[in-house]
Amino acid sequence: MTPKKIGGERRGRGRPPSFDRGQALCAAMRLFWDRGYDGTSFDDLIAAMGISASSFYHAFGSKEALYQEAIDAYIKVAGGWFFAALNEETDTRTTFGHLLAAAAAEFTRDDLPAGCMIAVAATQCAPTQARLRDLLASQRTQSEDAMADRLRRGMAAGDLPADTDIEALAAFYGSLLRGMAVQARDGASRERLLEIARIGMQAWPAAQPHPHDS
Amino acid sequence: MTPKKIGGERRGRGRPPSFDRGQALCAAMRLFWDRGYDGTSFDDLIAAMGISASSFYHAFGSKEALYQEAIDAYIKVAGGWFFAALNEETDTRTTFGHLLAAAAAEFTRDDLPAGCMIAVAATQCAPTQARLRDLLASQRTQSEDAMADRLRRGMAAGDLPADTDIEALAAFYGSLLRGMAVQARDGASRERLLEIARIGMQAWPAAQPHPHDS
DNA sequence: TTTTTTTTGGTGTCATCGCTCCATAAATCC
DNA sequence: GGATTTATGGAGCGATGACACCAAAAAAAA
Repeated sequence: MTPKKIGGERRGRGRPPSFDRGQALCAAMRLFWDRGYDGTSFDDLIAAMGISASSFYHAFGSKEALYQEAIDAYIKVAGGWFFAALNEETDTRTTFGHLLAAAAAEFTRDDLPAGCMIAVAATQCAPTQARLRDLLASQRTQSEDAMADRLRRGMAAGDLPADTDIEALAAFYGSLLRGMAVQARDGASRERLLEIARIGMQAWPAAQPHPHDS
Repeated sequence: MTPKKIGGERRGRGRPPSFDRGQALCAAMRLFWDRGYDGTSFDDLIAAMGISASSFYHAFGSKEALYQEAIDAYIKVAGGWFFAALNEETDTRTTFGHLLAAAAAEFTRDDLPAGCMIAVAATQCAPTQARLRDLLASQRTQSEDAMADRLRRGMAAGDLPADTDIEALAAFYGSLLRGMAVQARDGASRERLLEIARIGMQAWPAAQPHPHDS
C-alpha cells in the first residue's frame, strides 16, 4: 500500500503509519456512539477505521482500550458545547436554558449519531463489564457534578433561592438530559427536544419572596 | 430427576415439565432486566432458570423469543403500578405526582433490579438487532402515549390550560422517567429520585389566568 | 401392557469474537 | 548501503455464544 503523508511533521525512526490515528479514532467513536460497546464488533471497527487487525492492536491495544479513548474523544466533542454552555457569562437560569437548548441541538445533528454517547451507555451489561459500567457511571456523575458546581456559583451570585437543594436540582437536569438523549435515539425531532427543554426550565426554582421584592 | 408437581391441574398426555414455566420466565426477566439482552448469555439464562438447553428451546424457542416474553412479563409487573397511577381518580396534576413518586419507589426496590427494564434498553445496538431496538422503542412510545391520553383527559376535565402542548408534556415526563431509571441504575437512592420527581412536578403547567378565577 | 405424546440429558455444530504471531515492508540513523 | 526501528498483511487460535439432534425417560391414553 502506498504510504500516505499524514500530519505535517514526521520524525522517529520506523515505518510511518499508513493511516491517521485521529481519523481512525473518530471513526471508532462514531461507531461506538451509534451501536454501543457490545454492538460494535471488532470487524466492524477495523472496517470503519480502514485498518488491519495488526495495525489495530499495534495502535490501540485492545477493544476496551480503544473504547476508553473513544470516550475521551467524545468528551472533547460533547464537553465542548457542554462546558461552553455552563461557563456562559449570564445568570444561572439563562445558562441552564441554553444548556438544554444546546443539548437538543447537539443530540439531533445530522452529521453525528443521535443522542449522547455516554448518557445511557452500559446501564445494563454483563458482570464482566463492570469496569466499563463504572467508567460510564463515573462520567455521568462528573457531568452532574459540573452542573452542581455551576448551580452553587449561581446560588452564591444570588440567582437561586438560598434553600435550593443543589444536588437534587443537578440530578433533575441530569435526568432530563439523559431522557432527552433516549428520545433523540428513538428519533425525536430537534423541535420536540426543544419543547422538552422549555418545559424543563419551568421547573426552575421560583425566587423566594423577599420583603423588598416587587 | 424427580418430577415435581407444579401448578394445580395437570392434563395432556406426555411427560410433565420438571420446572415451572412462569418461575423460569421470571428468572429470565430479572436477568434481562439487570444485564440487558446482550449482557445475558445463553448459559447465564439456563443456569438462572435451572433448566437444560433442550428444555429451554423446547419451552421458549429462542433467546430472542424469550426476551420478548420477558418484556411482556415486565409490562405485567411495571404496567401494574404505571397504569394504576395513571388511572387514579384524582386531578391530573396529583396523578402525575403520584406516578413519578411510584416510579421513584419502584425503581429502587430491593427485591428487583434497579430502574426500568425498558426505559433505556437497546438504545445502542448492532444493526442485526434492529428488531429488538424497534420493539423497545415502540414500548417507550406506548407508555408516552398512555401519559398523553391521561393528559388529554385532564385537559378535557379542565385540569390543564387549554393551550397546553400535550405531546410535549408527555415527552417531558417520559424523558424524566427514563432519566430517573438511569439514575437508579447508577445507584441513586429512593430519596434522590423522589427529589427529582418533586422538581419535575414544578414544571407542571401553570393555570391560565381566568377572569373569574380567584 | 402397549402405544402415544411430551420432556429431558448429553453431545455436537457452526459462526463469531476478540486477539496473537511472524515474516515482510518501509521508514530513519549511522 | 547496512542496521535499526516501527508498521503492515495475513493466517490462524482459543473461547464463547446460540442453537440442533437424538436417544432415553416419564407421563397419559388405549
